[in-house]
Amino acid sequence: MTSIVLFRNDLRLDDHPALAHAAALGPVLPVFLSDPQDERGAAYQWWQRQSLRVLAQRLGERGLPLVCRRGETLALVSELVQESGATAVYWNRRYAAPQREIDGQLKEMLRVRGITAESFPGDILIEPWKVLRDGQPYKVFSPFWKRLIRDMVVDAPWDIPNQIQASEKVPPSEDPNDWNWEPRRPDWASPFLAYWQPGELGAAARLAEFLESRLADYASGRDYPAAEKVSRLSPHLAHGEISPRRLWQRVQAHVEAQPEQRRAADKFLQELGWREFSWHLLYHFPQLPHTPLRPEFADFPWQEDERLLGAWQRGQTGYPLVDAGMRELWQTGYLHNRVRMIVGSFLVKDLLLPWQAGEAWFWDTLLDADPANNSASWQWVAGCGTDAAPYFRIFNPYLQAEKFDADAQYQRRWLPELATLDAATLYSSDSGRWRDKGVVLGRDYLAPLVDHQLARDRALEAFATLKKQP
DNA sequence: TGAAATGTTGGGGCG
DNA sequence: ACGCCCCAACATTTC
Repeated sequence: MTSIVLFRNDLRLDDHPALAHAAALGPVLPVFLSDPQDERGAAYQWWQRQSLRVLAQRLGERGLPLVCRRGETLALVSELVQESGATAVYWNRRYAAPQREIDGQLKEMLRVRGITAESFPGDILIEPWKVLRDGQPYKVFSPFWKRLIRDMVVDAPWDIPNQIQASEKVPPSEDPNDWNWEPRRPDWASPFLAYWQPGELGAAARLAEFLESRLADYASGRDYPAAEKVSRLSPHLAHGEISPRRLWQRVQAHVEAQPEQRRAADKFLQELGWREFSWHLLYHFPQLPHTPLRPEFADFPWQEDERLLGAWQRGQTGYPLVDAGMRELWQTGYLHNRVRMIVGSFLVKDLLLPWQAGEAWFWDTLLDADPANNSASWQWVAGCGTDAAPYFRIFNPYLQAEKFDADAQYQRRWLPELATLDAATLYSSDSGRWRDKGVVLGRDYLAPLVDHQLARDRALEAFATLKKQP
C-alpha cells in the first residue's frame, strides 16, 4: 500500500503534487534519486546538497525518512520497489528531453510489473502542450505571454499535507556526503552562505522579504545592479524550493491587498513568464542547449580562443562592468540580470566567442543553473534564438555602466582595485586622471582586452557573412 | 531588455 | 527687425 514519492529538482513539501497525492492515499516513502544524467554544474550541485539537508530535516520533523540513492533511475527505483514493497510510484513531471525519456521508460517499466506509476504537473505554470497556436508552439514571447495570462488558468497550488503516514519498511539510504558535491580544497563555496539560505524555508523568507520591501520599486529598480530590487529567487526556483504556481498565487494575493503595486507585480510576473517561455521552448525544441534555433547561425565564424575565454571567466577583460559582473558570479554564484546581458553580449560580440562557451561557464558557476533559462537566454543574447535580440543589438559596456551604474557603486563593490575611483574618473578615458587617483593601467588594472569600437565593427562584419548564405 | 548614424527642429547669438 | 548659423535636443533609420 506504500507509495514511493520521487524528489528530483523539486526539493520542497509545499505544492508538491506527487507528494500530496500519495499522502492522501496512504503511507509514503520519500526518495531522492541522484541520477548522473541529471547532474548540473558544480555550484548547482553544492546548493542541492544544502537543500537536501533541509528537505531531510523537514521530512524528519514529520516522522518521515528521506532515502537517498545515487545511480541510474530505472535500476534504483526497481530496487527500491522491491526493498520497500511499494505498490505505487509518483513524481512531478520534467520537461527536458533526457529526463522525459527516463521518466517515460520508468512509467512503462513499472506498469508492466503491475506497479501504479503516475506523474503530476511539474515546476512550470502551464503544461507546454497546452499553449499552442494552430497546433504550433509560440516562438515569440509577447504573444505567448499575452495568451497565457489572458486565456489560461494557473492551477491552484497544493498545500503541505497535514499528515503524512510513514512507510513501515524503509530501505537503507546512502549518505549524500559521500557524493562529493561540496568542494574541499579549495572550498570555494562556503562564502556563498553569506548571501544565500538554501532550502524551502530560505525560499519562503526570500519571497516574503521581496514582497514586503522590494516589489514596490521592482519595475524601475530591477535594471540597476547595485539597487538590490530584484527577488533573487532564481536559485530557489531552479531547485524547486518554491513552485511557480505558489509564487504566482502569492504575488496575485499581494497585489489584491496593495493594488498600487499592480504594475510592478506584472513586471515581475513577466520575468516568471520568460522562465515559462524558456521551458516551453526547451520542451518543443530539445536541441535548444546545443544548437542555434536560427539555422543560419550554424555557420557563424566564431573564434576559439582559450586566452580570451579565460580572461572573461576570471573577470579580467579591462572593462570594469564586465569584470565586476564576472567576479560577482564567481564569488556569490549569482549575477544580476542586467549584468548577465552585458557580460553575455561582451563574450559573444566583443570577443566573438561562441555562446556555448558562455553557457557552459554559467552552467558551472551559477547556483540557479537551469537548462531552459540558461540556454534560451544565451541564444537570446547571441541573436540565434527564435525571439532573440537582433544580432546587431550590441551592448556598449561603457554606456551600460553610465546608464545603470551611474555612481559606480556596483563596479567598485566587486573590483576592489578600482575602489578609489570616483564615478567621474572611472568613466573618463583619461589614464592620467586614473593615475592621480592611484590606479595605474597595466599595473593595478588591465587595459581593455579589445577596443569596443573595433570589436563592434568586426562583429557586424561577421554577422554580415551569414546573410549571404542561402 | 541597443547604439550609432543620420535627419529634423527650434531657440538663441550675432551681424 | 531680420536672416543666418550653430548646436542641443529630439526623432528616425540603420546596423
